Amino acid sequence: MAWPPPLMQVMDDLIKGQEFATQLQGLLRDNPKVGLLMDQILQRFSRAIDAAKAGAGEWSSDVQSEVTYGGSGGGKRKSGAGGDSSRGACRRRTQQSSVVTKTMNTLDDGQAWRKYGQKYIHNSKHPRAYFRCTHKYDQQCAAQRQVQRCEDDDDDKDTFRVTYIGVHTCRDPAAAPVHVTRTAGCHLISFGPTPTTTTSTTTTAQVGSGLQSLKRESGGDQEEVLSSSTPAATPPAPAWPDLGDVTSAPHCCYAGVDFLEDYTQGLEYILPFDLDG
DNA sequence: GTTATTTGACCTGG
DNA sequence: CCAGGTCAAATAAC
Repeated sequence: MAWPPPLMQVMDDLIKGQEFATQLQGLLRDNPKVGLLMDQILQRFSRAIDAAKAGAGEWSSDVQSEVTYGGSGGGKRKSGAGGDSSRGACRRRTQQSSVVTKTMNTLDDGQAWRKYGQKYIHNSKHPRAYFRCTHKYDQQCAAQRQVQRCEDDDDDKDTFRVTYIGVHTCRDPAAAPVHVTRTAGCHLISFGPTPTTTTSTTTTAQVGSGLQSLKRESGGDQEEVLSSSTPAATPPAPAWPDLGDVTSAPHCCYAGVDFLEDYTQGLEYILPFDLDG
């Protein structure tokens, strides 16, 4: 895999951070609260590394060609109104964005998804549910995911094959306010609030009747550590912080900003390069 | 009233 | 033509 130099630095730091967090987890395992927090931190690192890897693949093949895909046209149409030329960009995914498949027993991945379709797939017992990022339109986030129950699971043990397509280029304003400050030669991006005060209110779309209730209890899946918080009333969405060129900066975009987002919950990360390019 | 989900139709690539 | 992916009207939930 061809790793762009900035990504090598990011990967190195991610892996180092994961190692340090693992060591810290060993030292603090007596405190269950801290243990839970460490689990979440480790899981975030794992996801960040996955996202960075996915971004690297995207980098080497087709950089950011997916971000502005779709958006208009298409859709349900009764006979007679068709034939517009704006349909030139096909709706079907063409495998140009990063695709990551995970097996999980929860669908709560901390991201805000909105279900837009469900389909029974040939030779599959269970339907496949299609989700897009809630911020697809307001923040042009191209992230999608597909969820399908594993063929061999039973009612007692829900496991799902989740395919993530593309990376999040959005920030959930309610979940992760972002502050960007400049230090000498680099930007300090901090995502807050801190885990001790935050109440994760990320709304995770639930798959409806077709997939039945998707369990959120009992962690232990391969990728997820569940948030212990229970979503209450939708929090007032604060004004979206002016991110400046952070989300559009090429250095951030090569892997989307999914791996940066995984530094939420109080983690801070100093980018070793200038976002202004 | 607003937002999210459901679901059948529509569309495209193979 | 078929299977998979997406849209958007209808409906449900809040």
